[in-house]
Amino acid sequence: MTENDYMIKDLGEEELLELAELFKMFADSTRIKILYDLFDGEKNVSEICEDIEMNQSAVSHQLKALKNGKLVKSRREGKAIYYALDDDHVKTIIEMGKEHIEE
Amino acid sequence: MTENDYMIKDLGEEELLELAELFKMFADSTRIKILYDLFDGEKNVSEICEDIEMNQSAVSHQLKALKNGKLVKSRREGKAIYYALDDDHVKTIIEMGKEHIEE
DNA sequence: TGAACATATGCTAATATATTCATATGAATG
DNA sequence: CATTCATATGAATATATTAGCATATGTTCA
Repeated sequence: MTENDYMIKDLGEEELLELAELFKMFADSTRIKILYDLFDGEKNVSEICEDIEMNQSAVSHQLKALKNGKLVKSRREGKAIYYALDDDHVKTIIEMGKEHIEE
Repeated sequence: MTENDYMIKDLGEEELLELAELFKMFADSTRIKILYDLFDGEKNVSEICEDIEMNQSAVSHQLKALKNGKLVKSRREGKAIYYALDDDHVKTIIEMGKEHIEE
């Protein structure tokens, strides 16, 4: 075996499906723009819409998906709802992806 | 800003789309099973089919996608074609995903 | 309480994706 | 060189996903 030989062979069928579900969250350009936008920190829905130039409904739908996937969390403040990344791994995963495409 | 405050704000629209494309590769259970199967090292198509219990055509189609995405490479040996991971990041990315779901 | 604002949600049409089947290609071997 | 084995591919179908519209919900404030 070579240099990079750590193994993760302890994954069962179920975990593999869960992994695929997780990566689906990053696999859509709207969602990845939202995640990327939230790298700056917490933002409300309107701000996100402006930043990524998508309409409110599409953004809300995708935020819901991201929340189900536990990648973002939200809190209400008056009329607005603020979203933020819910996991440090989000940044790490995107960073790894970025390294891959930059080669 | 908090502890984990590295930034990757140098991503343009095009790179974000590329990132989404990359993560799509991991976002399907057949493909992630194939990638995972290849953690052991090089395997031919028949072996992969047996391991993941999918028919040859489905596997070939997905191998093609993975090859387009530069995640696997292939070489012919007689009648068989052997596939292997083409990038160390593949393991790293899956490892990060695994850490996420294990919390 | 009702108007205005921010966000969420159900439904639908458009689009994308995965699987299967049938068949093609390409290599080995008698 | 005809057959068999391994893999790839095109087409059709089934399924999933997305965006947009219309509207619902929840909040503030006059």
